[in-house]
Parts: sequence; structure tokens; C-alpha cells
Amino acid sequence: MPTKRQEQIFKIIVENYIKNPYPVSSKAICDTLNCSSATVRAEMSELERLGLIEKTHTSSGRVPSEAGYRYYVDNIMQPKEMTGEEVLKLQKIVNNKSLLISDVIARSMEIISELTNYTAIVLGKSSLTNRVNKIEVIPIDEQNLVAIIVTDKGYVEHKNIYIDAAVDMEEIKKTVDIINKLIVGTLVKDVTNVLEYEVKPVIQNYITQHEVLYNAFYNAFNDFTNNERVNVSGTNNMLMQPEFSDTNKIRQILNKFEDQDLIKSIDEKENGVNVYIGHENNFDDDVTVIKTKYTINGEEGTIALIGPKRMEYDRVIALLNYITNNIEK
Amino acid sequence: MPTKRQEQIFKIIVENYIKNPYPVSSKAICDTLNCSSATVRAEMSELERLGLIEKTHTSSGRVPSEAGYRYYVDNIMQPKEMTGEEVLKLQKIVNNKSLLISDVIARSMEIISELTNYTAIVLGKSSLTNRVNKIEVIPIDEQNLVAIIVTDKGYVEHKNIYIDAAVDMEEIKKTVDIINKLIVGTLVKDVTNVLEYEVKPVIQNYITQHEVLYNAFYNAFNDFTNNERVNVSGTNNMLMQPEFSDTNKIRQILNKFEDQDLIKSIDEKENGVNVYIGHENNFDDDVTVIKTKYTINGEEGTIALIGPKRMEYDRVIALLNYITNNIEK
DNA sequence: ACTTAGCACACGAAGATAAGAAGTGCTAAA
DNA sequence: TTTAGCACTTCTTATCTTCGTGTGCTAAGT
Repeated sequence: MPTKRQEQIFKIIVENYIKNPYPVSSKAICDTLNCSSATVRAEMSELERLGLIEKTHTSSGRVPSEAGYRYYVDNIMQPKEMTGEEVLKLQKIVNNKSLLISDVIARSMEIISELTNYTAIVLGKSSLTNRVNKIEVIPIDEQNLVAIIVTDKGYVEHKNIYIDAAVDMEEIKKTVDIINKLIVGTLVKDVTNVLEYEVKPVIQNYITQHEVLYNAFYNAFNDFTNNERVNVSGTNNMLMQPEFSDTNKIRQILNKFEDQDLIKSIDEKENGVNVYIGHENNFDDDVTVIKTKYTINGEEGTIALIGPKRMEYDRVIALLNYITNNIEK
Repeated sequence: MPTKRQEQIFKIIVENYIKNPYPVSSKAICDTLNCSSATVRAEMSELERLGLIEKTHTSSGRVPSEAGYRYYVDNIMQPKEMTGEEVLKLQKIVNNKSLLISDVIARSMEIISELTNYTAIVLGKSSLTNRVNKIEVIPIDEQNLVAIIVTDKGYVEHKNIYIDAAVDMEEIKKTVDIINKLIVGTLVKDVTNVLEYEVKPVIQNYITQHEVLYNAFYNAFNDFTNNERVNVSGTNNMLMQPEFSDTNKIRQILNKFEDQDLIKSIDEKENGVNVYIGHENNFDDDVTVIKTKYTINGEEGTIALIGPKRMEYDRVIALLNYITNNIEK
């Protein structure tokens, strides 16, 4: 347990280091505090013994340890009030009524990525709560169709269907009508089931070339339901972070952003804004991942910011809180 | 005009340097050629006087100059035959009948980017040759619609429309019918004109709330027509190039890939596969841009590869030729 | 019992120096 | 025309030095 003054010194160290990434000396602290550097040094010794700060070498200033950041986030940091500029930029997106919720979130995160210089990730799985509103199939030529699926929340997905055999246009039309009748209102994730157990038996009776058509549609809709929205923005911001100025480190991190499976694993289960520092996340030991789950109006997903461990926690947490709180309206 | 032997030496220098980015010494060359290093040095002097090669410092080996690469591409290089693996990977995409031409190209370029470790860019402007096949408007709730436009080539675009005033569903339906009747078959780029000069006068007579609806649809379709497909893949490959191992250079280049205007300016007008080395392109003096225009089945666009000036020209040109030649089928 | 001044020590950053390697240009002989 | 040989240049790497920053410890002051 650090004393009041130790905590005060610790706070200065963390916040100084977050501002500019150089070890913080006792001298720098006794300037803001009213005591001698020797006193500060004694306290810093104690803070180091507690595991909150570290030296980069025997006679260097101190930097926060991973446990230190954790302590800072849990016990010291207060979310920082957003600036007028920040609020303004985000409101512009949030108030745009012609955007889907998912687009509002994606665009907001792009703005946040720009404002903070960290990398933003948005994961959405609309398939869980969206219901089919309409299915449309439009013929392009004898063998190609476009299938379009629209959900009750306004999502649109489309896919090209190539039909190998010559199929009568009337047959296609009838099939689509049957599908529409049976499938409208079902959850997107249940679509393939409905196709198999309700549509298939019916079209066997009415449609001559039911097999070809069933397969074509089944494949197309199967793709829809597996679709997960992934959105990564501001990866280049990682280049701006001084801790990642090493070429190999940059390669390592940027390549991780290309790894779809790794990105998808960012997905958050817990409630609230959660902070995963260094080894606490499975992305990279040298970064912090701040994420939060959102469930708004039936929409589910995760938003996350990735930056160096030396992150502006107070600012980022305030911004993420703003997004999750203000989008409901 | 270099002599036969000078050209031979020059070729070795360029191809050695492309393989590994170290200046090429006279000794290295006289190993492959049958003569002494002094002879080679004399010839290299001449090649330098001709401006085809350069020294990095007074007593270094030689590297190709920008003019040298140009000479190599114009007079020496022969497109390299593709390997079986390369052909196989590309055929898999090209033969996939359920993909649009534009998707075939985009996916092929992704493969090429992977195969070569350069960055691939695909620019497409379907709006020029595509005609409207069908317009569909689907209501989501009282104030939100989804507008979907499908072209004769199978492209699908959609946009959310937010209508501020309460509008009768019947009115919307009627409007869509009128639009469909008048607009099907027109070029996508002419859609806004048709809306203004043909649709507007008509709906003024039949639709009560024509103003609100006209504006909503006009804005939605205006976005469609301005839509240009831009696809950049393999930007991280730039990190793998030894010439871009400097952090600042990486930043500079990766940021350029985010600049949509700059990317769009890659657009190629000339026929054939064209090579723009260093200052010859407007992207970056330290890269080569190889691009080609394609016009296949009414589809127009540009594909490009960006890499270091020390590029595997023979391989890249063969790959791009393959794409443009084989996709027609 | 704290706090502070003072001093020895450790380490990093930056520049100087030196040795070695790689490669060229030139010259003179083959 | 080609080649061997040599002087010269530059880069690279390692080592050493110096200087500044910052610590830990100790002893004296409050």
C-alpha cells in the first residue's frame, strides 16, 4: 500500500511519462512537489519495491511498470472531460440520421482513432439479432443472378449466384417468392435452417429444377449468415508512437492487424470499458487494448482501441464511454 | 549506345542488384563473365558515363541509376515465364464463375501482391459503362428506407435514406415505380440527369410530397454515380523491402497509401503495361509504379503494382499481362 | 524521525580514433 | 585490348573518451 505522498509521486511519474516517453527523474518531480530530490528518491525506492515503477538501467529515472499502469488505471486515473472539439466532431456523426447504428459506431471510432492517434477496431455481429426483411433476386443474364438480403435494421448484403444449368426464369421467380414467404421475419442466423427444413420440402413439390436452385441459394445465404463485420482504422497511427519506431516492431504489430482471426479474438464479453495492459491482452505484450461491448437497440458488438501501454487512459476511456452512452439516443 | 558486352555487364548488375540490394562489384561480375575485374571496371566506367549505373560512394560497387532501370525495362528485360504455382493460384480465381469481373480482378491482384510482396492497387469506374438494371426501395421504418441499385453487370450498391417528414408509403411506392420506368437502361453516370430532367417533372404531377422524396432520392443516387471502386492490398509488403527499412520512409510511404486522392491519381490512360520509375511517377520518387488499363467486357479500370525501384520487372510485367489477357475469357 | 545536501558511482549518448575490408581508378606491362 | 598491381577512398565496426543525467548512500540539519 503506497502512502498518500507516494501515490502523488507515482501519479506524476505516470502522467509525465504518458506525455513524453522519457524516464522521469526525481528532480523533475521535486519541481512540482515542494521537497528535495533526495526525499523523492527515497519514496521512489519504495514505489519500486512495491513494483509500481521500474528503472531502464541502474541510474536512470523511473518509468511505470505494467503493474504500475494497472494500479494507475484501477486506483488513480479519472476519466478526463472531453474537449469541445472532440464532442463536436463526434456529435456530427452521432446525429446523422441517415446512418445505420453500425455505421455510426464505425465512423465514430474512425474519428476517435484520429483524435487519439491510436488504432480503432469495431467488431459487429448483426446476424444474431437482425431479422430478414426482404429477399430480392435480380437476373443479370441466363446464368447469373444477384441475391440481395435486407434486414429489419436496414443492413444490406448481396451476393452473385452462378447457376450452371439453364433454369427457367419463372422457376427462379417462384422459388424466390416461396423463400420470401417462409423466410421474412426469421433471424439471419436461422436462415439456413429455415431453408433446409421449410423451404426445401416445399420447392421439391413446385419447382422442377429445385435441386440446382436450392443449392445455389443455400450457398449464397450461408455466406450471409457467417458474415461478421470487422473494421480496423488508423493502423498507421502505430507508426507515430515512439515506442514502435523500431522497424521490426512495426512489422510485427502491423502484421497482427492483418490477422483477421487475431482481430476477431479482440471481441469483448465483459460489461463496461475494460483495459488490458501488456501481457493481459492476447494481441501484443507491448500494447494496451481498451475495449467495451455494446448492445444498442438489438445491435451487438465490440469496440476497441489499441495503443502503446503508455496510453492516455483518461482520455480514451472518456471517449469510449461517450460513444456507448450517446449512441442509444 | 552501350556495346554488346557493356550491355551484358549492365544486365548482370541490374539483375544482381534486384536480387539483393547491395552494390555490385567488378569482381562479382568477372566471376560470371570470363575476364578480369579490371576489364569489367573499364566497362563499368563507360556505363557510368552513359548514366546507366551509379556509385553510392567513391569506391563502392555500382547500382543501376533511374535511367538505368528505364534502359533495362525498355531494351533488355524480357517478361519472365510464370511458375506453375503462380498460374495455378491465379486460375483458381479467374475460373470462379460466381465472381464479378471486378471482383476477379481485385482478388487476382491480392494474389499477385502476395506472390510478389509489392503493393497492389485496383481502380474501377463501373459508372461509365454500367446501365441501371433495377432500382429497389425497401422501407425499414416510418422514416428510413434502403435504396438499392443493381446494374446490368451485376453491381449492387445501396444507401440508407432518411426522410424527415412523414411520407405515405403509397407515395414512395409510386415514386419508385416511376423512377424504375424512366431510369432502367440508362448509364449510371447519367442517372442524376434523368432524375432531374425526366423524373422530376413527372412526379410533380402525381406525387403530393414530391419535393421531399425527390431530394432524398436525388442525394442517394448522386452518391452512387460518384462511387469509384478503390482497392489497395498488401501495403504491409512495403515493410518487407529493405530500401524502406527506415522508419520515416515507411511512415511517408504508408501514409501515401491512405491518401485517396493520390491513389486515384494512379489511374492509367495509356494502353499496355507501363512502367513509371522513380520521378516518372507522381506517387513517390523512391518507388516504381507499374500499371495497366483494362477494358474488359465494358468494364474499365486500372491495376497497378507499387514496389521499390529495384523491382522484379520481368516477373511483375508477366503477371500483369496474364491478368489482362486471361480475364476476358 | 524526517528531510536534505553532498558525493561517489553507473550508465547512455555522442564524438573521436583506429583497424580492417571492399572496391575503385590508374598505370604499365603483356 | 586485356590484365596485374598498387595507391587511394570510403564504409564498417569496435574501442575509447568525454559529458551529462540521475541514482544511492551517508552524514548532517531540522
